Amino acid sequence: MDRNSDIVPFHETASCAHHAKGDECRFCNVRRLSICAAVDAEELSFLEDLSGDTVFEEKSALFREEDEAISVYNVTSGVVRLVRSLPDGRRQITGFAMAGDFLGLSLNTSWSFSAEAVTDVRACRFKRSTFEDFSDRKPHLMKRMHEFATHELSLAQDHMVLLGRLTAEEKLATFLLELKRRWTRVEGHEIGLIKLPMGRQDIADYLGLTIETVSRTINQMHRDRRLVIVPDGIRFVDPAYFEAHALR
Amino acid sequence: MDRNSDIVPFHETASCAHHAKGDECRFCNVRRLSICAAVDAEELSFLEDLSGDTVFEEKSALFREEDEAISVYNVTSGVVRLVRSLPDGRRQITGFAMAGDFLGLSLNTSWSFSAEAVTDVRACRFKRSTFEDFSDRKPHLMKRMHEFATHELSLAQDHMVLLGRLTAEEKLATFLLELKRRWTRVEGHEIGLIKLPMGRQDIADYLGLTIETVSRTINQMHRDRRLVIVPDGIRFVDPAYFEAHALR
DNA sequence: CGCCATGTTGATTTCTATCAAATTGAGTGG
DNA sequence: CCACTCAATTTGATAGAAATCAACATGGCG
Repeated sequence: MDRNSDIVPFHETASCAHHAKGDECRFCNVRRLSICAAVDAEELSFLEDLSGDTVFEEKSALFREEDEAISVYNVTSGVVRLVRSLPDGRRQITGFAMAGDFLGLSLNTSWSFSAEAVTDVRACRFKRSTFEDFSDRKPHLMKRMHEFATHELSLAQDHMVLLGRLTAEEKLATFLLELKRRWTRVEGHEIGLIKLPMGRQDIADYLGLTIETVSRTINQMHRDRRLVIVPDGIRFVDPAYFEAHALR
Repeated sequence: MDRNSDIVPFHETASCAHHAKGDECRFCNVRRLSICAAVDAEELSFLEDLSGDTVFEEKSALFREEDEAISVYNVTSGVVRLVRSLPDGRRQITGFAMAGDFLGLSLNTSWSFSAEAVTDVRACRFKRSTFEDFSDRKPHLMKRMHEFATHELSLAQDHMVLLGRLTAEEKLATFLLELKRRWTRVEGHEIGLIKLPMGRQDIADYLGLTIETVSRTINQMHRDRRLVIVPDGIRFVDPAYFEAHALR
């Protein structure tokens, strides 16, 4: 499978290593979660030829706001933060992309946000224009993308409620519960440990808070015996508390 | 055109009067702005048969969060607020729909927000399931809907930045400038008066503020000679101020 | 072992929310 | 036409949640 992985254009080596072309789709661990679930066996082999597995190391950027969108990506492992920045340095993280999430749904030639690897990330890459041509010829794939887009839109609306109307405590409760649900979905079964690969600053920028408020609120929850803090994450002690304080 | 407008099922008379079926699309004043711009002449006559013009009076609901989505709508005039509510009464307005905007992009059978007429509203109504069948058979219409959805998504991300990271002053400056742009688009030419059909409470719920803060901030801008307050709206006195303080 | 990034904790400030009255103004009926 | 009403808005005083400013602790890693 790695027959090409040692022949990589120089400019990609730093943060992004090219892996083997194709023949992976049929074994893809995130197909059930991703856009590709809409694609049948015959189309899949065609998609394989279009795709290339890529790796981004922690803290590297998949792309930046100002970049032209040459490629689109299907995340297969790891966590990516989606960031909008203001000229004075203020940041808003609009979401975290995980296994199964697609970056480039709009098929626009320009990104309107940056994507940065929170952990080491693997993603299936397609040339944007080629993928667009393919989806133009496959109405059910376009429909699946549209379903993904409108689902994202619904999540975005949830997040507007959170940002505009919830307290710091409610924001954290909602965030942790949502993260638990997403890990459960990715893992395919209930999980006990809620991994928190993103730092406090990322959580703050996602919730519209400061790092200090995030830290204080989580530690208050700990003192109140709502959760325990473990290496790399947290564990719910009082799940009902989170259900009661979270948005939906 | 109003051949049916006096024969209306009782339950619709209160807030929503049924108007004539079809034969309006070709003269539609918002076609250039709407989904329907993707539809050719032949398809248009078919769409006409599917559509019905509806009227909603000020303060009435087009639909509520908990309703099943029987219909989808293309707004042709007036302003609609899109609302998410929390059990305790807190509200977040996620957007305002105006001429050319489509409600029901997701084609889901359930709404995830309420739509309420801020002014008297006219909208072109389609049966959801019929519209879905139609769009399933018209890939370029589906693509247009997808473009609308991803554009909305981008606006939603803008709004997250506003809610999470802007000050009250910046929120208002952004809102007023954005409103100016939208009226300009709807009217088809530059406008001087920025109409504010929505009340202070709606503005507050859109910007994640209280009514008092909205009032104080606008009046401060007035005292600072940034704008003048006129009946039904405002007028910029210092446009550069708004450009400088608004998000993008 | 010590360095530096990351996270925690404490003191204080500030912005916006909240609470509480006025004021305005559109609509109504005498 | 004018007084009256009620909702919407403005204005003022105060409170409070989160931000800011400032150390200090932790812990992974060369």
